[in-house]
Amino acid sequence: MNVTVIGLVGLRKIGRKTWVDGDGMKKGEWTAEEDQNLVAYINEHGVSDWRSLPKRAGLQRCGKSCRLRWLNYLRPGIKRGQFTPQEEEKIIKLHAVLGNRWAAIAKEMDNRTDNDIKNHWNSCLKKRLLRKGLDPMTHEPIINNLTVTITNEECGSSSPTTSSHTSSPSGSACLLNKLATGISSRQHDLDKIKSILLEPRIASSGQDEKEELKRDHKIGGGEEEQDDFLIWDDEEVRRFMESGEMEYETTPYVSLFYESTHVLDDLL
DNA sequence: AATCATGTCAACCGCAGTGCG
DNA sequence: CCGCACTGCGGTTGACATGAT
Repeated sequence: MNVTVIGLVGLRKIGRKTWVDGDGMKKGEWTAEEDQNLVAYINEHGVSDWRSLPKRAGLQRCGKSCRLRWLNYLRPGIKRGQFTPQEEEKIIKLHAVLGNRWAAIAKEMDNRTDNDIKNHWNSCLKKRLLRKGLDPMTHEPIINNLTVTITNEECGSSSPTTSSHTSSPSGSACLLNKLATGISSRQHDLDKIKSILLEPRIASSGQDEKEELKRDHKIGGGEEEQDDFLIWDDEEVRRFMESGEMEYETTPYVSLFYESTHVLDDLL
């Protein structure tokens, strides 16, 4: 917090949560009397020129503070208190389309302030989405295994292998195998993932959303089925890098990864 | 009963957009 | 075109409340 301390006066606490800054402006919690003054002034003169308003209204506050107090608290018709499930659902849907544009979301809601919606999102709805395995920003399922730190030790021992090769794969092979594992562990079809890669911020429809939630609940439940896929060793990776060709039918997930790299190349 | 963790809420700050001279 | 003032927005903070251990 930016508070200028001037001599002995400096940061003078008024009450528990109110203080005066270096410019002599009161900060922090508003008193009932201040609220009354502000409301009375605005009711009589309307809202104009927030900068000079505090002086005219007899308030020891900055214009910004008055504006915020009016818009978020004193303005008539503001709906306060608990959000209904319907409101929460609407916020989530609007957020999927608008992102963190709280003012825009607030305009679509029934007399809720942007601050109120933002607070509720950050304290409650965001965590709810995370618990469901959804990225709060994209509203898409989080594919955890795609965010991996590869080490050779990690690679050499942990992965169950269907390959007949005995040597440990290198980092490159490891990376491909990890990515393939990550993709295969989710039960998305190819088109779905392609659409995410191509249009990552497009909101899903209500029905899709429900399907996603159902599916994620199932996956999050621990009964995750692992599709079979081939573990690649260095030799296979080398052949792949040289040829640039895929055997699509036998390694669909790695093929998907391969296609994805082209999509990303295009995007970059 | 005490302590810690988490949630809620109001208010602040910094920055970007806009209008005007 | 530039600089300034003002407004609005989004991110963050911090006090308090509540629940869990």
